[in-house]
Amino acid sequence: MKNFNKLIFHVDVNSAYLSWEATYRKQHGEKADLREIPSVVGGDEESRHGIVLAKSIPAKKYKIATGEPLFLARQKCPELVVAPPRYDLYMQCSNALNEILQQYTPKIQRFSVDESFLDFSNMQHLYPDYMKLAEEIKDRIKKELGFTVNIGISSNKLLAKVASDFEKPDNIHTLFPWEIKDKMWPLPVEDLFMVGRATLPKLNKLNIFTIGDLANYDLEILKSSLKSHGVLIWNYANGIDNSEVRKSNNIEMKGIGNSTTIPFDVEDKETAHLVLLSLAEMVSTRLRSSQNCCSVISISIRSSNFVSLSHQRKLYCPTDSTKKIVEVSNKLFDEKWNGEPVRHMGIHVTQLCTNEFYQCSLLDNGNNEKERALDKTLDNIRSKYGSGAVIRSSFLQSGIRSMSGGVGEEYPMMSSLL
DNA sequence: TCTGGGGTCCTAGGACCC
DNA sequence: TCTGGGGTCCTAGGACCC
Repeated sequence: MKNFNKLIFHVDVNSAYLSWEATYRKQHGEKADLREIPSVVGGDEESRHGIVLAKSIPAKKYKIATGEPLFLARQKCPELVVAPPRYDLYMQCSNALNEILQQYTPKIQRFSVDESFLDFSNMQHLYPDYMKLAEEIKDRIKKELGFTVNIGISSNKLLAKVASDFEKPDNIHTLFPWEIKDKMWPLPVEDLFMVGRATLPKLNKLNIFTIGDLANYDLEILKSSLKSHGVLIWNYANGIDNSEVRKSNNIEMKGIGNSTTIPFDVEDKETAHLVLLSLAEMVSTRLRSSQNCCSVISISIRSSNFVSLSHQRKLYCPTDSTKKIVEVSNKLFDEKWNGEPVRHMGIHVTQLCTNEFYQCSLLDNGNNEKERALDKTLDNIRSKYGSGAVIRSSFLQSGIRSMSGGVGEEYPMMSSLL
């Protein structure tokens, strides 16, 4: 018997958004199964959100890719079925999945809405046969929730994640260190976690095409051309990853942001400010509900010809006030905007600190108490009666939503950090 | 009929200080 | 008549993830 002291599962829902929609439709009496026909979940083209968010396996056979424009997908497959996204449904499914997983170990990291790491290290006494355990989990999810998952098994998170990506759907794969050479090294290098669009051509230039090529490449050369990222992916290619399964609620937020593609190009400052107001309402509400203040406010702008820029400012005094965030955002926009039509805008707040010991700034004229009371009152009304219960009159007839960004309920932590 | 939205981390240059 | 160098903070942009 090999050494199974470290044992990590990676549970990955197959085509999550699409599976969840398909499951919902079946449970509500629909005959056809979206998973068995070319279909995608996609945004609304009318409001310029028209990209593929998830695809069925039959759609994949038409070379339809996640992130590509819907009109392109339809060109590849004219009979493509497109379902709109429903984030509240996804959150329900994700929570239901999590409830099942939690019955097997408390050491769970929800890596995204549809992926979790489970740590079964040193639990042989409870689960002597990891394969049986994985089968039980997988089959219970299918039976009780109606959708399928892949489970990847290994001795660290990276390898477990790579393993769960092997043949889909409804499968269990192992990728232990002694299997790396056979199972992982022949794969194209872009299949490796953290090798993305920009890194791939750089690696190809170095004559690296498979994960094995990368694993056996001279680390010093890699370091000099890709810096720390080169070291990271070299380690990954060799199956080296010492990251812990971190309990998700122990991970502190580094920043909060919302952004939106506006249904039309914005060409005047007043409209731009209105969009910023609607974003600031969302960001500041989330900031307060996380019981934080922020010290840095930044805005981002994407022009109609897809040029992006950002501008940020550090505050003298941390804030969670809607009014303050709006004021600073507007100023940042005015300082940076060159008059080009604007397609997309965002507000992000960072350098968070607890709002527990909130200190009024001496420079702020003492309006703070009133503002905080107003913000709090609006938060309460909106959480009770919905975000549209109280809106600013400036949004009426504007064609701009009173609160922009957000996907309904809060999603679990997502990160490119294992 | 064009290209979403939520995150985290890294790098590089300039300002500023000693 | 000189023009080093280390450290930190701030800012903008880019890389990656789902």
